Amino acid sequence: MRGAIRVVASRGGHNLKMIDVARATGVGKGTLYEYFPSKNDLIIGCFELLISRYEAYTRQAIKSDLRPDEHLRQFIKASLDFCKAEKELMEVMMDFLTLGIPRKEGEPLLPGVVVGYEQVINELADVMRRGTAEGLFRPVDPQIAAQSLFALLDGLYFQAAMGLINLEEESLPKKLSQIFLAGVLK
Amino acid sequence: MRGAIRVVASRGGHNLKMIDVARATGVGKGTLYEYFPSKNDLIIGCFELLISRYEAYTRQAIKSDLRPDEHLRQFIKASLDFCKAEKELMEVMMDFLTLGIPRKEGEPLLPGVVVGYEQVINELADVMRRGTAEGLFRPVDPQIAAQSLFALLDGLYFQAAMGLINLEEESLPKKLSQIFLAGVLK
Amino acid sequence: MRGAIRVVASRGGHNLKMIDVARATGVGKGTLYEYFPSKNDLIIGCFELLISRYEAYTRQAIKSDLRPDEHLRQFIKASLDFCKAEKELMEVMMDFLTLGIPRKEGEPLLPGVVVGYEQVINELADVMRRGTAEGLFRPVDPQIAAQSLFALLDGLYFQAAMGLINLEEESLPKKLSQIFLAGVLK
Amino acid sequence: MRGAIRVVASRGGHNLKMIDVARATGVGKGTLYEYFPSKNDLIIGCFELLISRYEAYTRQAIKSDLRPDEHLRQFIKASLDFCKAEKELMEVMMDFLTLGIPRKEGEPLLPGVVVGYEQVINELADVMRRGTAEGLFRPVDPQIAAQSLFALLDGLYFQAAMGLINLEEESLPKKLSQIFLAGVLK
DNA sequence: TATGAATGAGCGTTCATTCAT
DNA sequence: AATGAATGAACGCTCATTCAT
Repeated sequence: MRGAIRVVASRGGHNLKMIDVARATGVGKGTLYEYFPSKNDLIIGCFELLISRYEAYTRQAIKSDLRPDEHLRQFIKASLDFCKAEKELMEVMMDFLTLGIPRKEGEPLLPGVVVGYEQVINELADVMRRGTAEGLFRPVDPQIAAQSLFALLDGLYFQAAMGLINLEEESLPKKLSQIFLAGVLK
Repeated sequence: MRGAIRVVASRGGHNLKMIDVARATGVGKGTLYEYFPSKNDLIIGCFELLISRYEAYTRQAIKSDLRPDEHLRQFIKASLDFCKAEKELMEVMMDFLTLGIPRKEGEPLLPGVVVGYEQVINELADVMRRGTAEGLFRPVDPQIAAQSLFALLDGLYFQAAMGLINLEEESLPKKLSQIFLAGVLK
Repeated sequence: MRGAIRVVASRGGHNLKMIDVARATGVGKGTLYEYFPSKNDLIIGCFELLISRYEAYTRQAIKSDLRPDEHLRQFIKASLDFCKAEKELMEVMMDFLTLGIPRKEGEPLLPGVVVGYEQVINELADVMRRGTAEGLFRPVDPQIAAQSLFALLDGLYFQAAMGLINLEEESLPKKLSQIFLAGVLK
Repeated sequence: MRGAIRVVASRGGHNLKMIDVARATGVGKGTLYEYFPSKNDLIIGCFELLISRYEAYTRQAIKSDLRPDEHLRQFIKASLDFCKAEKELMEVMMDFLTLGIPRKEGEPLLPGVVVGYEQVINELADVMRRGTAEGLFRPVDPQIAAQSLFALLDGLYFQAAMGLINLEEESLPKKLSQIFLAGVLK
């Protein structure tokens, strides 16, 4: 899977050829099929690896029972840290996400994407709800706020993939937390 | 191109087949090649159509010389309105964006994506700078703030593509403006 | 299909490669797929060609309302004549027949084989019944007799495919008719 | 080889895969290659098993120095009995036979088929010759008669493979003997 | 100008065979 | 001796592209 991800990273998710994955992994083409019954399954495997690492990383990084605002700060920081820690994985995130979009015709290649998104967003929405309940947050729509935060990070991953921003910049977590928590207005 | 976009919308960017485009457009396969020398050129054409519409729409929708905060509000509203106006186009946005990611090997299929992003972000950064200069905004990093806003909208487009959010919801522009401008904290 | 049959004749039913068929037919590999959605369909098409020719030939060759014994003689003669007329087709008969055998697992590749056999045998059984009813034949089991006659011819086709007998020998129809009608005993 | 034959019986001669044979036999894939240098050799081995059993069975079942007509009756009976005794083997007979057909290009996979047929037919032809010499048989062509008898049985094996006839039916040997020896005509 | 039949390079996948254990 | 993970040649099939009409 590491080999596959390396290929996706260097050539893009379209253009993923089994022979390239085999070469990148240093095994024969047939050997891939010992571990993944098909190309789709390989892609799904890669994506699941990505997801599970992300979840493990953020779960471990965020202490439980934090004050909601601190939870959001740590979530932002953990997400950005994950990009540093798993740079190679993140480079291909966008490629996989596109494969998860449901289409009018045919099943999405990666149904797990939607499910994964829903989970993360739901957890964030709970934090938002706690924040407003505790009187700590303004009365924002918790669902929209949660989706906005995750969207913001997602959009930045994409900009990073395009080379428009450096997610490893030290000051970034703080700046983003400020913008999202306090807004830009005085 | 409308035909091509219809096909991408219904089957996904990978899976775009010339024969499907031809059928969706109601012309012969050979005829496509009269207008686009190759499949890549067709894709590029589609993307440029998307970009030019978006730019035309937002430019026309945002009055000039607005107060910075109002500019941001109108930008958010215009972007979301564009999704309503050109629903079909937006459904395929993510498919095209992924093709614009630069890779370690080979040119990106759609070099225009990066350029387009830079333009929009630069314009937003100018607005941010004006906002802070006028003492209207808190002293946020204007570049990061601009990128964040665009990232937020981008991420929401993606969530919309996955069916996780309805961009046509009436109250959405106002809620997003509030979150981005005033933050979630009290 | 003529090309496919030529290839089967020269290399055997196993060993049928699409590329060989394409070359034998003088067209490109892709062109075959314009006319047959898959290799299986090509094989089915060949077999149906074979069957329809055989049926057309024997039907046309056998006058209706013949005396049962004369009917059998003409059936034997027509079957053997068909081998002369469609030598190329007959060379591959056995290859196709094997594909029609039902297996414990999976559908037979050529379900039509069984159906075709049943039809021919049923018609012959009717002739046998008429023969015994008219007191012309000994009281043989009409079903078994019909199956025997067709089996005899089938077995000879196979021996011909192996080069053990020449089905074009002038005297063969008469000799076979004698053996089947009068037996070998005095 | 029993394992291989079981696989051929259940899936057909095409579709014979070494892995399936290994699993059916309960040994490893590599172990097969300890006993058969290649798949072809395995197939040849199976066929030779089939042939030797058949020869042993018929030879043992037919008493020597029988009257020619009685010899034929016993040959027919022995052949049909063999089908009962070695049902599994007979189910795959047709699959192997097809592999013995000589082709315009390349050697037949099972050259032994032709040789085996010639042997059996020659023995039967001798019987026929004796029958006519002794004035017991009508003056039939002994070669053709021998080939016809074996063809008849062969054709019936095939019909049995297709499920069109039950070779185990008690009365079958007698009915076939009658038809072949006395013909269908009164 | 418009077409779609024809093409063949290229890909995903299979499976006979090998060989280190 | 027995194994099965690894291999890659080879095949079925796809689809971007061409070109005669």
